Amino acid sequence: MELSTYLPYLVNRLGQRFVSEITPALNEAGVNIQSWRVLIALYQGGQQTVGDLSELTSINFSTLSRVLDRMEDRNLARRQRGADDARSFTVILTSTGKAVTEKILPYAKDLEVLATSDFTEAELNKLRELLSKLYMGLESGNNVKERVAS
Amino acid sequence: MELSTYLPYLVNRLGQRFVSEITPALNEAGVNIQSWRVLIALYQGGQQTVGDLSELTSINFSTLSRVLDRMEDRNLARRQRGADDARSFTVILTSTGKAVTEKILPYAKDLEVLATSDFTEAELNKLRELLSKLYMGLESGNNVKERVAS
DNA sequence: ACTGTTTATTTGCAGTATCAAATAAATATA
DNA sequence: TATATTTATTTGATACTGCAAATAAACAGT
Repeated sequence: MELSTYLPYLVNRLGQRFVSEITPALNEAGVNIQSWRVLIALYQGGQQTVGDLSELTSINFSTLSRVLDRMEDRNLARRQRGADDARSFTVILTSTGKAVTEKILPYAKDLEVLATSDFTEAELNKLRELLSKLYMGLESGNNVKERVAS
Repeated sequence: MELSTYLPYLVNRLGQRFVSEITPALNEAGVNIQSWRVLIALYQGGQQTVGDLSELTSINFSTLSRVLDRMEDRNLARRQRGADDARSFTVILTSTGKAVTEKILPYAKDLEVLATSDFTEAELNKLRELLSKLYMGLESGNNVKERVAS
């Protein structure tokens, strides 16, 4: 297997690089990468339950629970008991959270611009399409171990 | 900013999904994702220094140092003082490490096949090309905070 | 050879992640 | 309407990560 063409390798090293590129801007704003993911998810998707947020951000349930603790401590977001279903919590962006998000946003946008400066619009669209298609194709739960074994 | 077209988002959630798909197969073989990255890097790239390995696997220096400790404990790899430069260590795959790698390899290959089953060869090549181009474009060290600030 | 600087790697520490078990509310069933 | 089951989230235990400082060898200038 050739590492330099292996998709999981290509994707993960790029992901890590994105993270390390944005990290200094996040540190300056006093948030870490996970909190940042929650911030944009809320900023963009509006208030939502912990479960939906976990799905949207790809952050593991238990981890997210603790990320939210920290975010509440820093007054970036708050949890509110679900009105219709009291098992769930609705997570809501505070005005501080909104302000912090808007402070980071230019850096986040620039990261994408910087990365894709010599991409054509067509390439960029194709890339986004293929990444989404891959993600969708890999239904979670449908793991490889079972497939190969059978 | 639209999350569903934001490249760092698309890339990172896919990367996470790749990781969670392969994890059960790794657990069965008794290695974690980082050790697995080191294993394929060594299997495919041959023996190399800790620094090169960090570059190739995108694993942070300090983390890698400890990953290697664990791998030595489990007899998957060993470190050998550099012959020419005694500051560096050469990391070498043991025969156990090789065997474990070869046990996991089919799952790893299948993961890519599964993910790309409805991709044309042309799409797949384009995707690989674009991912590599993105990675190269994001020279590490050239971070966003400084760019936006200036 | 002697001192300062750079390069390769490890370690201390404080935070962060994940699995499995626990809680707690909703729903289904008898 | 009590009991069992499922669903949403949190917590405990333990392992893992990453920054910055420490070590340790090589190199450069004198």
